[in-house]
Amino acid sequence: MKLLLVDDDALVLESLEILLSEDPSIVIAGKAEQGAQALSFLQNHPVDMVLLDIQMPVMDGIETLQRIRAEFPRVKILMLTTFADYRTLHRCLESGASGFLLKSDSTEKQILTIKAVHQGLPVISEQALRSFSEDQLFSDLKEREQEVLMQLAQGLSNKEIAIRLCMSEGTVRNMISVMLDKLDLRDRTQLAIAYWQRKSRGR
Amino acid sequence: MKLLLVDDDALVLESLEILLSEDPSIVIAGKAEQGAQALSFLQNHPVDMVLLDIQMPVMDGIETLQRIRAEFPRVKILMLTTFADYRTLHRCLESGASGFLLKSDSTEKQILTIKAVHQGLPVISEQALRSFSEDQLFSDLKEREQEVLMQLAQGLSNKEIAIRLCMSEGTVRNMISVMLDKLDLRDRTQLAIAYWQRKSRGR
DNA sequence: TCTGTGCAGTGACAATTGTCACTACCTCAC
DNA sequence: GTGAGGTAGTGACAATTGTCACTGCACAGA
Repeated sequence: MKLLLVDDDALVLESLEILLSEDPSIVIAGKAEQGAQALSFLQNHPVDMVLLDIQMPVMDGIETLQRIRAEFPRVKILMLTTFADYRTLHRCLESGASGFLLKSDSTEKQILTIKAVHQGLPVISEQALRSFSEDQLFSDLKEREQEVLMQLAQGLSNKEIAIRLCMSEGTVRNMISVMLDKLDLRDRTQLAIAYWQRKSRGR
Repeated sequence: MKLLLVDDDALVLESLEILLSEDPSIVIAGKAEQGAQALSFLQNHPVDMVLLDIQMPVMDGIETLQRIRAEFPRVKILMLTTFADYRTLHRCLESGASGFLLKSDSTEKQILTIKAVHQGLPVISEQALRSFSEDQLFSDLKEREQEVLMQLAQGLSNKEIAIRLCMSEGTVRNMISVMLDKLDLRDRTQLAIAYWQRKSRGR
């Protein structure tokens, strides 16, 4: 099965190539750092599936997705992302994506997903599915929790947040714990990442 | 001293207002969530200084900065940011910003900065100054370190990173420690934030 | 060969973080 | 008034994280 990898980050491309080449049935036919590059590659090479990063400068993942779908309707497209939010997920499916690959999934899971999609199954990992409702959840956070989140996303420690918002450190910890639970994340770093990813798209 | 706060995040606006109103000499004359709003506010109200978030949708901080400078050259403008990178810093100074306020600075320091700028001193906090060279530093990271950074920025734990990159957990810890030192950050969360902020601008 | 330098690793440690059970207080509805 | 539900807090705990000193190894240059 021939794959084309598209991600603006060369390091991601490399590490994906290494990880995926563990499986003998997967062949990395090519790599591209931009949507335009991906399109021109497809014009000259046969490819079964494209792994397409959603967040790219110039032509973003969704636009690239639409163009590929228009020109090469046979090629299956797996969107590559870290945390998918509802809107993005929705737009990708609408535009004809065959599934989602989370960068934080294990290699085995990623390979499984690729194979399943190759066989025609549309695959959205549980995590991605869960994050379907993440958007509501983000706004589901209480106001006080959002304030904590904001400070956390500036890189402050629990103690610093507590001082800033005039509450005890224990409460800050509890609140973060609650948020992690609501958003199905594991630690403050993932929370900060989710916050900035959300912000960098727009809303 | 009359201030206008501009940030697309209403929560940031509120908390800034609360924190800054600690000081009796500071009066929050108004708040705006968009550059355009800020401009129209300035047309109708006298203001000494504008605190302007760099990252905003629609009209970004730098464009807003330029327009305000053009129309209201007397008004001092303090750019509001989390981590400034070299390019942004440079563009802001070039466009006539009077200084930088880091969201992660303590309230006392923020107030001090505001007062200093009001008195005509251009102020760039040490942290911002240090990050002047941060850009080179980011690329100064060894390749192996960048790989670790990438995984960290996906929200993986040390153990998971170790497994992915085939190295010991201790080494991952050491490498992160070295990166934190190089970039003058404190913990993995700040590192992840820096990564995504960099990414969300473009390069 | 010896030396120095850089990289990967180990083990110990202290601090921070995340979880959990349980308390105290407030307020709204009944 | 009483109880239910929400919010803030405490204390204990286990796990994770960050730091540091030190080892082992490879490799380049004198």
